Amino acid sequence: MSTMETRQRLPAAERRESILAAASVVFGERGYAGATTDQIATAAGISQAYVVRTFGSKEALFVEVARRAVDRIEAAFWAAIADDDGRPVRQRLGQAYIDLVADRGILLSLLHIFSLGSDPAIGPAGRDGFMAIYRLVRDEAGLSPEEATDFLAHGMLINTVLALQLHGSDDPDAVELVTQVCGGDLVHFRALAGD
Amino acid sequence: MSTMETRQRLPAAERRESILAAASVVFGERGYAGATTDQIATAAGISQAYVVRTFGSKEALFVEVARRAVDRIEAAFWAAIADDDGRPVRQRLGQAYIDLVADRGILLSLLHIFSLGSDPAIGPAGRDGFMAIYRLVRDEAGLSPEEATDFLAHGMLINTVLALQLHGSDDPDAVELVTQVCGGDLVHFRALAGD
DNA sequence: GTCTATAGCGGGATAGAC
DNA sequence: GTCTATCCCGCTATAGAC
Repeated sequence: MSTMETRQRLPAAERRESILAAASVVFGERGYAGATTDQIATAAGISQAYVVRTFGSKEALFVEVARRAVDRIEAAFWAAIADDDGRPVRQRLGQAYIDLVADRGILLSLLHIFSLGSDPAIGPAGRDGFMAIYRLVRDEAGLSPEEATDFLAHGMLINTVLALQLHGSDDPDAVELVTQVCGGDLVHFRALAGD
Repeated sequence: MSTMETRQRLPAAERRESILAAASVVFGERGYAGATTDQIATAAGISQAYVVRTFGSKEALFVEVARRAVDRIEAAFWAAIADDDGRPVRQRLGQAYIDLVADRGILLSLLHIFSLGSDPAIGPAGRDGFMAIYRLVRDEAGLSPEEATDFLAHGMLINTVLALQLHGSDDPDAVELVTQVCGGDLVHFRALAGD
């Protein structure tokens, strides 16, 4: 008997997507350097060589994962701006952000991009993405520079709290902090974060 | 002629310190997985084998570096609270934080700790350290829960901006953002960050 | 489109001399 | 206390079959 079950033959575009989804999770869990193309391949259910062949290199794959994470933030913010349900823009943006980074793959991809600011390939991409989002909330959502900065700051605290998994702590101070961070909607927050 | 100059023979304690200092920089730049013991050795001016021998393993060395980074924040905040120079506590704390994370090793050690929140060994340590700092600024510095949260949020944005090296960008929007983040004292900020 | 096999390099850790 | 040499593993990337 063959050691490998029969694999599904997929169109290139779909295969790319499935690899990107797996890579987002694995890069999120282990970081860029810590992740291996073999782990990503296993998560995607294909061979290691095929992962590399599809994207050319591990670095190119990471850059693509990072680019998509930023794209999803931009798209979510555009939607939040357009979808005026009566709440202030800032609240809509905050909600959209929390919904997005509740996906641990996206959340941790972002943190790894930040920490790779010195990398010649990844650094510039990270800076461009971050500034694009700053401009988005300032110019398109119409926040003042001060408000935009404040909004980003709270977003970065959300990242930290979620990454540290403080939302799963029973420490009363942690509960207080998490409640502050997510604007009181703790139940919603915990549900999204997968507890 | 020998290819290696004569090395200084140091007491074990001093050598440990010099390795820890070098490791903080290198782990900061490349992350835990991305850093090599050889890079750390070169930065410390000793051989790769000696780095490993001194700490037993690369992982043990990283844990020690991370532990020290958290300790330094707590110490700096205690000092900022005690040293009342007339400015509001929050401003003293903010200044102390910027001074500290201008050291890229400390800054990135923190980011790596955050992103390792799921790690069974490092996760709990990270949560404890973060909550200890929340309590410190709330109970000892006397900030309200809201103020404390806001303070931490801006700290996390400082982390991000510094990690991404936005303070080195000529993009006018980046300059605007950095100026917001560091309260207008751009020159000081750039100097600290090593530009 | 997808695999197996393997080349080739780089890294952590160990042994042992000085 | 510190080095050199080296083992051995794991990883990325390539070659080539199906």
